[in-house]
Amino acid sequence: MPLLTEKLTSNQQTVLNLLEGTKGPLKAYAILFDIQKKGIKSPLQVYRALDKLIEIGKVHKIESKNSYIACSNNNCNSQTSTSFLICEMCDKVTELKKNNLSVYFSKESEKSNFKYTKHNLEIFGICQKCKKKI
Amino acid sequence: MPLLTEKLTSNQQTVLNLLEGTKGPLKAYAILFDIQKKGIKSPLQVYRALDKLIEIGKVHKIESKNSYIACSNNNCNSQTSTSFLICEMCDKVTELKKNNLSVYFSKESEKSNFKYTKHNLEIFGICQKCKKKI
DNA sequence: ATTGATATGTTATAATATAACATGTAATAT
DNA sequence: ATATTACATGTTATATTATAACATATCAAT
Repeated sequence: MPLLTEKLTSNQQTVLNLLEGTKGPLKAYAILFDIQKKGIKSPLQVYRALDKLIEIGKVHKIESKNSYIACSNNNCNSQTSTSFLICEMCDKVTELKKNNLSVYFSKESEKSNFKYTKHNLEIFGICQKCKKKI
Repeated sequence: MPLLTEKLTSNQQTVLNLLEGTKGPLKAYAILFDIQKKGIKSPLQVYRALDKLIEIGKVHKIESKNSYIACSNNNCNSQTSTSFLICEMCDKVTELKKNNLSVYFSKESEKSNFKYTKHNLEIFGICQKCKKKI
């Protein structure tokens, strides 16, 4: 069964809908708060949905912010490497589109005799919009 | 006053000594446990010391593990970008030595009109030692 | 010596995440 | 069609990670 067609459960879909309808990253308890009207009552329900969504690549965790964001790479299913630009002024988060970073990191890793499997990259700086304000 | 000569306070030195004497990363409450004999009694004392040590570049946080590790780049003082190799089998963490990653990320960022200031990179895979076991 | 900045000690609490277990659901193998 | 299997759910409790608030102490620079 290809992951691409995997059907989401109700809780998973509810969490994904919220994240996809939100520009930036959300924290787990913010998600919980927002979907309580849909009958989700406990943190665990949120975390379990997030775990699954992350596993299939629909959602990514921003580690430095303990936050979760919908994948914006359309076909990033089941991919677990992530690369983000994070604005230090406005907190805007942009996912870098699939690029050659994995290849580059693979090569860098080999220099240390390390077999690359995946990565998390968080780049901090100033976004285009905020640059103009300075 | 150059950061290089900044003198650490007692708590800061105690935490740094422990981290420098430990191979891998430690969690905050593990640090607390290990230095209670030195008179440090509360999480906050640990977190405050860590904050300072991170600020001056002597310690880095491994975001994906909520853990802290002494900087192994001798002269990484006041540098806040970090790059790690993390073994998925044995949890060994290796800090990548100062290399050209910042330059590379700076260029990648510019493609999105984003002004790079620093980064966190965590590469997951299999270390040399563990590769042999497979 | 006084000031100002920073660090400390302490208690309490906030924020993030998982354990454990009973129950439910839906696909599939017999 | 039902027994089996795997996974998801609901729920309560609790573990883990981190910060707030505030009184006191230290120490360097004027």
